[in-house]
Amino acid sequence: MRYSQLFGKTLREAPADADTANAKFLIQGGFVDQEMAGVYTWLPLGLRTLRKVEQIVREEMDALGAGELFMPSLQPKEYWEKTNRWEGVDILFKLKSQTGKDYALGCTHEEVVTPLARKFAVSYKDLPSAVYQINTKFRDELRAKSGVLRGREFRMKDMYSFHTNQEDLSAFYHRALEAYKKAFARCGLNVKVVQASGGIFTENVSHEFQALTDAGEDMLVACPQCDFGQNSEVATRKPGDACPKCQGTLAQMKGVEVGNIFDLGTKYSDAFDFDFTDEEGRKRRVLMGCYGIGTTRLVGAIVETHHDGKGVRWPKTVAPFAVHLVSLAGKDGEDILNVAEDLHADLERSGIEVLWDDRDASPGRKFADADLIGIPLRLVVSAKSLAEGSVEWKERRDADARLVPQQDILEAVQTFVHE
RNA sequence: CGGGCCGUGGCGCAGGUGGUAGCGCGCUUGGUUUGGGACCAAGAGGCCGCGAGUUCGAAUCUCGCCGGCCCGACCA
Repeated sequence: MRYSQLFGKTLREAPADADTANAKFLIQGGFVDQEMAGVYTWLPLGLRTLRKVEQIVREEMDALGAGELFMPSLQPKEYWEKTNRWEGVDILFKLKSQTGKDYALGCTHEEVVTPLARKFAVSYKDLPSAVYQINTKFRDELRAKSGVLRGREFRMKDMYSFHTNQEDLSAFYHRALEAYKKAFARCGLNVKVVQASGGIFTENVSHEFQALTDAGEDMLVACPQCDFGQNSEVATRKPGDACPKCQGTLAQMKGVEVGNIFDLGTKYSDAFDFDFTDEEGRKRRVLMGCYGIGTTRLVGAIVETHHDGKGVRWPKTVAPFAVHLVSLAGKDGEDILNVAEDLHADLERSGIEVLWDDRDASPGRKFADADLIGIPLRLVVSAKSLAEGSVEWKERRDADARLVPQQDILEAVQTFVHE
């Protein structure tokens, strides 16, 4: 795609009040635009990355055998009263129709999915089962903060599983935990899996997936040498204690919670009288688990952990484009433009996502924007490279560039993209 | 929600002892440029967050409200 056709643009200066890397670079780079506190528009560039992140999450959920569906955000008050969360949950947005009927804007979907599953999972033959969706959530946070890390409206993948017994639920819970680790790893994120409290969801223990970064708001007691960690809220160990799993010494760390999984037990199936008929024809209560990943927050966490002073450094798996093609055409640069146009067409024909900066702008500006946007591979076509019969190759993670012969460039890019 | 800082063209800012607006970036047009945010010239663009009040006169002073950011509390 040509940069000149991309809706949105980079800003010379970052917003003055952006104090986290994700707020600064996502806004400055033209990935998102802030509408109000905690509410953002995802511009075409940002949406491309968001979709890649969500596709990775989707693939991992599909691999678990969960079915994707799409539930409403507009939810009836009656469901929330059944779980005592209409009055009990402060972050729930409530609104009234013109006829005076009350609705909730979904901050989570147990209240919708439980009565839904009750209609279809009536027999032990229907269980276990799991469903998930990627949907917008609304939460009336007292304070939105840190760019897209804590919003009032945000995207989230939420999965719900239904089981006939605890062993089955626990087995699925641990499969989900592994799937989560895999999804985060594919997004280029190192996460620590820590024990946490159940919050408004459950009294049972739960696990959080924490991306370590100072922009995070969660305090952890964790081991720098192995995967042991606890959320400080429920920690039984202190910084300085010996790690129970290895020789390490526990330290205090900050993290962003990018995922959270809960063993819900019968909390919601009790509220909705969700029973199944077992092999002997008896009614028994269904056990549930729920599993969340904040996908917009996940994009923010990736920026927090993948940037330098100049901008973002997207992992290949989630970059909005694979290649940032820069043409430095100058005044008499017809031949340069032609080469760039051909290369652009060749790359697109090969299924490689390429952003071609075709603007009549100075080299410095194009390079600065390329660094800011953070696409993993930058290719430059210029008088200099053309004189060598080459294209300049520079990876965002590297300081130096090199030349690749023109006839080899397509294959080199394909190798780079798929490695 | 408590505390702090702040609202002036799209973005970043100055002006503040009252006399109804200015700079940089960006944008438009013309020309010169082209390897790390080029230069010259000419332009467009603002109910100075909103509302009351004081005053002959308010971006500027007073009060109220709204909005944004940060700390705290709260929170998946």
